[in-house]
Parts: sequence; C-alpha cells; structure tokens
Amino acid sequence: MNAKKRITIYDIAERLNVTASTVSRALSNAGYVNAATKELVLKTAAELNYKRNTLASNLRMGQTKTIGVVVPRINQNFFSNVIAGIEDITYQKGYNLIICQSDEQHQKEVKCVNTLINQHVDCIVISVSADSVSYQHLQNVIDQGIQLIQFDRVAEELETLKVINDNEQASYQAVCHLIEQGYKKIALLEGPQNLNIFRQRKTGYLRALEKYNIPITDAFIVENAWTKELGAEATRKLLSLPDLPDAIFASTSDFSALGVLETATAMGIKVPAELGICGYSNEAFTEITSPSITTIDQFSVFMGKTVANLFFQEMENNDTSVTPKSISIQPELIVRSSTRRKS
Amino acid sequence: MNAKKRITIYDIAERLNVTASTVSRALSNAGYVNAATKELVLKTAAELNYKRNTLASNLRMGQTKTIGVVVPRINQNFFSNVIAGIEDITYQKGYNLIICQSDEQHQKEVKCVNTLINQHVDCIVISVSADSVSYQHLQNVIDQGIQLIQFDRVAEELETLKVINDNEQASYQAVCHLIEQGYKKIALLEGPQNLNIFRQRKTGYLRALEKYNIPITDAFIVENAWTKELGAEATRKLLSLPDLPDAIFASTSDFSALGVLETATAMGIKVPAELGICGYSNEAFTEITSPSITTIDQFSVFMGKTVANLFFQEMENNDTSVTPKSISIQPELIVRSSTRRKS
DNA sequence: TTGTATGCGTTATCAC
DNA sequence: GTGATAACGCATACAA
Repeated sequence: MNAKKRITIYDIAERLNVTASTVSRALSNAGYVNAATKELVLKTAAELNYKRNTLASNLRMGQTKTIGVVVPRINQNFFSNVIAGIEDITYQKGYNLIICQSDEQHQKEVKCVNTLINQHVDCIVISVSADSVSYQHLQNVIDQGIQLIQFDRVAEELETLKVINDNEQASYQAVCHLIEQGYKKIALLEGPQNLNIFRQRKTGYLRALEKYNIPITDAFIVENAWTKELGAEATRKLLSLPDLPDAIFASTSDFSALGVLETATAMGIKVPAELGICGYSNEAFTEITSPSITTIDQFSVFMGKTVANLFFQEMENNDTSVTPKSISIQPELIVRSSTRRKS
Repeated sequence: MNAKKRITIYDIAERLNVTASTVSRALSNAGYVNAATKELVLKTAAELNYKRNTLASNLRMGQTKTIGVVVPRINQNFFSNVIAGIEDITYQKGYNLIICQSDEQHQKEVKCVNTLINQHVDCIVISVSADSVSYQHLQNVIDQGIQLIQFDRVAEELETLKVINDNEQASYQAVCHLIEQGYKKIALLEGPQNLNIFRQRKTGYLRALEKYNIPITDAFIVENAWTKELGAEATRKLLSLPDLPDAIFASTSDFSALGVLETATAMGIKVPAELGICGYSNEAFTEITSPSITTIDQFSVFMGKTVANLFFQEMENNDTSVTPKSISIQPELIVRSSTRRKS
C-alpha cells in the first residue's frame, strides 16, 4: 500500500488511446490539442486522481519554482514574521518555500545552503548566522547561477541583492530620543560585532552621543548582551559601577531589554524615572510590560514581502545588467513608558 | 551567466575517461569501485564544484527525503516552535522540510497539500485550519501512499498517525485549580468548536464543574473568543452581567487571556482578588504581565520532535501493520499570580 | 572493478 | 491536431 504506484500521464494516455504527449499538452495546456480530447483528458485525470510529478517536470524544465530560505532560528519572532511575509508573496506566484535554520552555527548554515543548491532552488534567501566567518558558501551560490538575496544580517562584501534595515539611523534616533528625554549617561548593550547589524547600531549610538557632545564612557558599553539572561547580567554589572548610567539601550533585542527591566525592577530602581530603557525589534511583549518598553519596529513581515518581490522583479527583467540592488527599510522608533520622563 | 550549465557526473566522467556510472558509484559510494579511481572522482568533483542534482536523483530513487509541513500560521509561537522541533530531528537525518501556511483557510490548505503531493514528499505533517470542513484532501494524501501525520488540531475520524495534547485533562486541571483557589463562578472563552482541541477543552471545563457540583451557567460560556480583541470584548460582556463571573478561563489562547487581563485592569477590577484569569499555551509574555498569567504549557518544541521521531520510527519498521498510532502529550499547568488567592 | 543499457515522469521538437 | 522520440541527470541490473 505504501509503495503504491502513482498514476502517470501514460496511464491516462493508455486509457484514452492517445499518447502521453497529447496528455501532457492537455494537462499543461501548451501547444495545440483538440478541445474535446482535452476535456476528456482533464476528466479522466481527475477520475484517476492524477497528480503531476513535479520532480520529473522540474528536471525537464530546469527550474523548480522553489525558493530556499535560511535563517538562524525559525521560532524567533522576527524571522518567522519575515518568512510569513515571503510566503505570502511567493504563494500567490505559485512558488514553494524550503525553510532551513542554521541555529546560529556557521557549519550548519553551510550544509543548509549546499542542500538548497542540490535541490536546484531558483533562489536562496539568507540571513547569516552569528558566528559566520567565511562566505565561501554564499559565493558558491552565485557561482552556480542561483539568485542570492540577503536580508537583515548581510555579508556586505558580497555583491548580491540585499534587503536591510537602516540600523544605524534607527539606533541614532533611539539614542537621540533618550538624550532629549534628559538621560545623559546612556549605556549600550551590543551584539556580536562580526554581524553588520550590530556594528551599525553601535555606530548610530556613537553618532548620537557625538551630536550632543556627550563623551563616550567605555564602561557603559557591554559586549554580547543579546539574550534576556545576558541583558540581566549586564545590568547588574552596570548598576554596580561607581558612576551609574541613567539609561540602557539594549540595541540587541527586546529580550535583552526585558532582562534589563526585570533586573532594575528587582533592584528597586524606578523605570523610567531613574533608568530609561530602550529595546530593539518591537516584540509583542514590549507593549504589555510595566512599564511598557520603548523599542524599534523593523516591519518584519513587510521585509519578507520586499524580499520576495525583489526576487520576482529581478527575474522578470532578466537583462544581464547584474546591478546589485539594495533596499533599505526605515525602522520606526516606538516611544513607550520606559523612556518617557517629559510630557 | 544565469543559465550557466551545471557540472554533472558526465562532465566528471569525461574528464577522467571513465563512464558516468563509475562516477555515480564513487560519489554515492554504492557498489564496487577502485579506491584510487574513487579518490580521483571525489577530487575532481570538488575541483569542478560539482553539486548533485537532487531532482534527478530523487526521480530515479522514487523518494525525496523531504517532509511537507502545513500549519495555519508560521509566525505563531506554538507552530514555529513545533516546526523548530521537527527541523531539529529531520535535519540530523538529512531530511528537508517544505513549509506551507494555510492562513486558517481551508481552501489554501487544500492547495498546499496538493502541492506537497506533487512534490512527492515522503510525509505530510499537518495541523488543520480553523475553518476546515471536509478532509478529502487528507484522505487523498493517504491514497497516494504518503505518510500523513496530524498534530494538535486533528481530524479525529481519519486513521493517521497523530500527536496531540491531552487538552481535556489540561483544561480539567486548570479549572479544578481555579475552584480550589476559591473561584466559584468560572466563565469559559471557547474557540471554534469544529476544531477538536477546543471541544476537548470545553469538555474538561465541564467535567471540572461537574466534579465540584458547580452548576453550568450558559451566559458564562462565550463562543469564538480566541484573539486578544475578542477576549477583551468577551470580558466587557461578561463583566456587565447582572451576575458576574469571578474567574475567566481563556481556553483558546494566552492572547485571549491578555485581552481579559487588560480589560479587567482598565475597568479597575483586581486580579486575582476579584477576578481569576487562566490562559492557554504558555506564551513568553504570560510570565511578564502584571500580574503574571496562569497558563498551560504544551511543550511545543518537544511536540515537533515527537512528530519527526514518529515518522522515522514508522518508516523503519515498515511492516504492513498499518496500526494508526496516536501519541498524547500531557501539558502542564503553570500556576502564576493571576489565579493565586490562597497560599 | 568498470562499462552498457535502461528507466524514473515529464516536456519539447520534430515529423506526420 | 496528434504521435514518435529524445532529453533532463542520476542510479542500478546486468554484462564484460
């Protein structure tokens, strides 16, 4: 029962005393075919419960109408939203998605990418893992003639299509907002600096300080504080400094910001009066903490849609002008209670 | 550049003056092949940057080592966690995942399933959409000889592998807990009753009331309150009844429970003193609301792993005993502040 | 140990 | 309009 032979176009052909070619034409309505026979084919195909073998079809046609997506974690809000956005568009166009997660491991990412190449996907969409070192596997994708689109976390040196957030600007705005609220000693929780996005966020932070002539305090910059736990740990450290910060910008994630908030609250420090807190990503929970957390919305679903649209655009105007395009989405600062000191 | 011909086993064969079969054998180390030639093949394959065409291979082999997953929403915590769990196991076994989302629409679900059948996936994993009416498309999967595994939301009448939560028991425990905390007038927010999971949760609720000889109040049971907004709306309705409930069990989701909490708080009603609130799913935010929300953990990642393991088990002992197996996972009640009135 | 021949299911290019 | 035939790239039974 398990190894049951499936119905093929030959089975239909035999039944109708025509050849497989006729059946094929009828089913894919390509080429000439008598209206009557066509209807007959369609009818018996339905009767026999025929399902086209996409494998064979793809092999013959040389394209799979499939897009491979590689993300660090599927079950992370930002990424699952981007995927949902991609899916929304690709589904309408009749394309399929193969999803892989790299688990933030470079090695697994390489394996995923290779699998996708083997699968002959038409396009690979990727946001690179945190510990990525080399980008040979991505160069490989390009070499195989497969469209490559990077989003969010990108290898800047590779000339590919990119969809990114203007991290620096968003970060700059956030810190400016803090300063305008009267915070003067602003700490930064930063992420792995091998990822462009975290470097950019740091740059935005520094630019804002510079604009307002606020000196940089090295002790206020904490590396790799990008989980809730690490955020909490960093906070304990920061709040035991001789010279305390009066605001913490968790540029890595809202989870980190949550760690800050919980720790500060536990220590009896009043937010936002004594400590301002700003996160990144606009996770759902930031709205419902008390106080609610100021954060930055990345428009993740929209980002996914943009990625997908970019692919189809690029495919349609297939001129050889391989001009690498980069789309930057402007994130939005969402001001909430955790940083609101002035009316 | 885009339509660049990829390297095939023939290219390697030509280069080494052997035949494609030898190359094939060497690459898939099947059958006899001279150690020296094998090494040579492997070396030049690497040199030429050969990538196996999985399409052709799969067509030949009659299996794709691919599993299709259909969920209502990719970017919903529960589902993205299940997917992550599935991926974790299947990745280790060298299997791929094709993910589709039905958007809670039966019609889209049917299309997804058909696409997966066409793709000749080895297995289809599905959690049915909320508005599903017929299950013909799933019967179809079985008829095509494809392994079908349902999880969470299942069509009970279909004899397939199933991985479910013991919803009734969890719901029963939750309501018993409420009663033991002194709540006497417990309202129920219920989900679409065409989905088994919501029927079961309702049954658990009724069973608990019965056990404690608490009469059923029809006005306390609100249909289709399974989003935050609908939960809020239901709460306003419930809290304007002449005879108020003193607890609300949002059996549909934590989002619904959040709507309850926010509405109650806005109305100046004290939680848990005047109103007990219990949700479902253990979303991350339930821990950080104030008060934190009592809820039920479904072990979603574990559920995904269970699904994947079930597939591999079933594949390995391929005896024809098509005994439909069903695995039930016992969810866990997480008691938090929103229902804690007694020490 | 290697080569030859064939087929997986489909589509495209020819003839007829 | 329809049929015969080849090809997509790989894997295997069989022959050598």
